[in-house]
Amino acid sequence: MDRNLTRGHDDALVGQGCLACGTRSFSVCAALSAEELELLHGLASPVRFDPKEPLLVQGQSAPTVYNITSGTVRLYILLPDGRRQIVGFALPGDFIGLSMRETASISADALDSVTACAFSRMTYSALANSKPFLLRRLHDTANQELALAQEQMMLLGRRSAEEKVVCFLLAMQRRWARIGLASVTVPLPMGRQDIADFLGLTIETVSRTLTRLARDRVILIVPDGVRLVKGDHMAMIAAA
Amino acid sequence: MDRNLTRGHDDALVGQGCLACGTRSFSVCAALSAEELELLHGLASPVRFDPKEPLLVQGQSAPTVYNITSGTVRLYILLPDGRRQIVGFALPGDFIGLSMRETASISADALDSVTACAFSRMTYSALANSKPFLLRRLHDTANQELALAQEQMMLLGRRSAEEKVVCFLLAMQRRWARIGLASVTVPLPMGRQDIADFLGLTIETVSRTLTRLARDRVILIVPDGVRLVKGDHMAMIAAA
DNA sequence: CGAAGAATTGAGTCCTATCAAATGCCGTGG
DNA sequence: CCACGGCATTTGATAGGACTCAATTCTTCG
Repeated sequence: MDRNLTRGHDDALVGQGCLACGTRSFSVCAALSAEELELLHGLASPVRFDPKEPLLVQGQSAPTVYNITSGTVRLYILLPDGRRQIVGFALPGDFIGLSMRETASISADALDSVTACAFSRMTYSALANSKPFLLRRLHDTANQELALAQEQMMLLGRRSAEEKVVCFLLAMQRRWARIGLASVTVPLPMGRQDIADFLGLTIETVSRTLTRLARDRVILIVPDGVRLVKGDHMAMIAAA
Repeated sequence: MDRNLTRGHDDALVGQGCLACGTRSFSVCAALSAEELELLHGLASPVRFDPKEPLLVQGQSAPTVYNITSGTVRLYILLPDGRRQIVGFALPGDFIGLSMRETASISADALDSVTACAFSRMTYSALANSKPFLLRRLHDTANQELALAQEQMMLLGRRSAEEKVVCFLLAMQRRWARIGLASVTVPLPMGRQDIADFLGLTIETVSRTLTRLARDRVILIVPDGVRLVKGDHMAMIAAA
């Protein structure tokens, strides 16, 4: 039942100090000094989620904030009739639940085996209040996410299926690169249906588009990912 | 050239103190005390924009932050080939440019005659740093906007044309209500093309959908707005 | 009153969704 | 080791909703 230990973050890190955390360099925690990290470590509890296990449930209270240390999480909104829109994927270094108030506005669950640092929201916001520059950094992160969401709105509202898929693959490549996994081979821990629900398409259209790109030698489909063969050509399509 | 003084915010307020500002009660400024408002007033310059005049240009530096006091602003992203996605409309009380860093990630221009309070970003962020609870409130606002953006992603990716239009009308009603204009008659200061670019539709589809709703006596189309005749029926469609 | 822009309406097409079936992929158990 | 079952993905055929192109009507304003 542990087949999902896919990519290269060492689970053994969980439980060790924040200082040793592999995601520190690119997470919010990068803003903290060594002694502050010690303090933070005292507030954090390492947790683990199995595939499909929920971290957040839309409409329910969200007293905990998570900093993902390994694995991938999908964030989504559900409509009463079952339609789903994935609003983002959280990778190692990303925070989850920061933007929630009384109740969560979105749901989140683990795509594969996920490890994270859990903070009680109360202690966390107390920390933020006592360290203005941390709040500042949190605010900047939120604004960055907002810009990202707006870019996604453009993608959802105005781009064709092929553009959507190409943009998605390039964006995933960039994100993996940011956390030290730069490569033409892009891991895709999520299933086709997840990609479809993220891009506002059906699973069939995603599948067809990917196979067409593969047939045209733009990408190469590999187990749990794709290889970007003509990255520059894809960039052309994305820029369009 | 001043035909666009549409709705009821008194332009004479511009230039008076922040204390007298009609938007104070529902804007970020509500977090400030009387003396802090005095301080704020010293930093603010009243400005006015004519229809189509830009407040922000995607890719250019954005050294100024605006707090809209009257009128409506559209926020949008442009693709090189001309496709446009409107990511939001700013109403009185809303801030613009807060989330920008070195260069603006979106463009913004006035839909009608717009008045606003302008702050230099530098002095504004200095103020925010010295008043943690203001930064806090700014952060909360940003998170609220993020939740709104995610809701919009659901709308763009997973809803039908009719649902999009109905949701849009209900959302506009709510927003006008929040700033003291509660009514079944919803003002629509933006054109059909703007609505289309906001909902990820074409102008023809928006027009057809509106006329169909009007034919079915769900709404009544009036100059510069619509009257929501069957609000509860619309709520059903939106909830779905 | 007439021109220009905005909005509506109409006809036809295309892209993507839908429905349905086949194929591939693993993990299980014989 | 291989057959089996369940699930994810791919592939095919068809339909439909929204788009495109084009023309008309409605507004607004000089």
